[in-house]
Amino acid sequence: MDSSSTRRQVTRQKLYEAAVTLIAEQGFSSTTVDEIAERAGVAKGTVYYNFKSKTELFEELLRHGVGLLTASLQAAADETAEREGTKVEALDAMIRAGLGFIDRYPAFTQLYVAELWRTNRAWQSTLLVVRQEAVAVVETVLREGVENGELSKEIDIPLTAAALVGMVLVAALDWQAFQRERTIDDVHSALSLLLHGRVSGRR
Amino acid sequence: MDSSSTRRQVTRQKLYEAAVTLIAEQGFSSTTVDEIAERAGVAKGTVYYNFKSKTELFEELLRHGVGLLTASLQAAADETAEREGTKVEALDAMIRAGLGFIDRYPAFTQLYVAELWRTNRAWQSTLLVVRQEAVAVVETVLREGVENGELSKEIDIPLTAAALVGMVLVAALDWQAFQRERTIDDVHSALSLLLHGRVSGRR
DNA sequence: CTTTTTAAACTGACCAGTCAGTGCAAAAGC
DNA sequence: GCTTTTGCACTGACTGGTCAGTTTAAAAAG
Repeated sequence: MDSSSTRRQVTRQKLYEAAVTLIAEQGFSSTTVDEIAERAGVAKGTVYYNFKSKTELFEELLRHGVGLLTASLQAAADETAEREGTKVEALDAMIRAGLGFIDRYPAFTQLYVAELWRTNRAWQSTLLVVRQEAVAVVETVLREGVENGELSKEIDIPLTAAALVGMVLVAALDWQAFQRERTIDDVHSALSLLLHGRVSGRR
Repeated sequence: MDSSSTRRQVTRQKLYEAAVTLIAEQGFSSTTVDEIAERAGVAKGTVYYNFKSKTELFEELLRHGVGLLTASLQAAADETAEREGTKVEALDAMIRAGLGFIDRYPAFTQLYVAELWRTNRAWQSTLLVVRQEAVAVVETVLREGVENGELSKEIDIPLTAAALVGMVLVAALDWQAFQRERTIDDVHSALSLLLHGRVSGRR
């Protein structure tokens, strides 16, 4: 998901990649450190040389991944703004960016959704922070849209942002898990239709 | 979530209730059978007297819970049909029913979402079946809406159904986890607005 | 010569699943 | 009536395996 050049960075990256797929498939607790090390092709001791604990490895993985998502949403919003597109176009571009992210890192998304709403877990506070960063990008676009009159004043910004993010996340995971034959464009247009409110009747 | 009268039914019910909250908080693997037994107020042996294994207890819990959700969605659709409401009204009623369910059984919802998209897990096939039952209820309403011209022919029924279910699930979990101060009506109207396509401009 | 990685053995806590046995109510036997 | 038997529901100590994390001495890497 990234690359740097020191030896240590390379090892950490290999560990992230190994951990993300294993944990997405099996969950955190049933993934063993031995498995992660083996899949990454390093010795177990190396895991503990690079991370304080299994939990810390996982927390850094979360930060790393959500950072990438946030950056890609932000980039989509910025590009739209640059070429002076509307806010609805920006939302549309963000939906596409979100889908692209999930397509590239399905395992990470899976694991994120599985952990997000759990309470009482060691990494809850980490998650809360990174989630807010991602949702905030959407909230900002919604807010700007309401301000310039493009979006309805009726909308509840935090709730709508959460619903939109959720819609994309869930539709994409469903696509990956149960409807593999559809293309990313199928999914994008289904969601876009919902966003533009063209589900009911009018065409 | 249900009640019957034989001693055994009562015990199983207690085990379901204990398991659902513990697993929602901690995940399946890090919840121990000892914990479940203790919270239910029975001995560990009783768990194994009533269920073949920890996994089987969990699978029956999933079936049980999704059964309740499906029934409640179906009831909402039926009621709307009885008083000859539109399909959009039916979807609206189903959103409300879904929110009501999540409000009543937040732990179950949490656990369902966390497990749904994992692959390679023992209970995958069980989940696939119960998920399909729930989504099918929404698909039917969408299909009928398209047939009677009330909904756009453009919509992709399976994708839209999945997106709608996801939107409700995620918005509701977010509400429970991060925006407790909102009422169920706030959430309902935010989602309803999206459904009716009144997010962009026109009011 | 300092940092990072390796390989392998080890420890101790923890946990799923087992099993011999208990309590109890309703039938069977007398 | 009363006592013996049967079978269901439950109990909790115990076992065998698993796994996070440690330790160590030595080898790569830079």
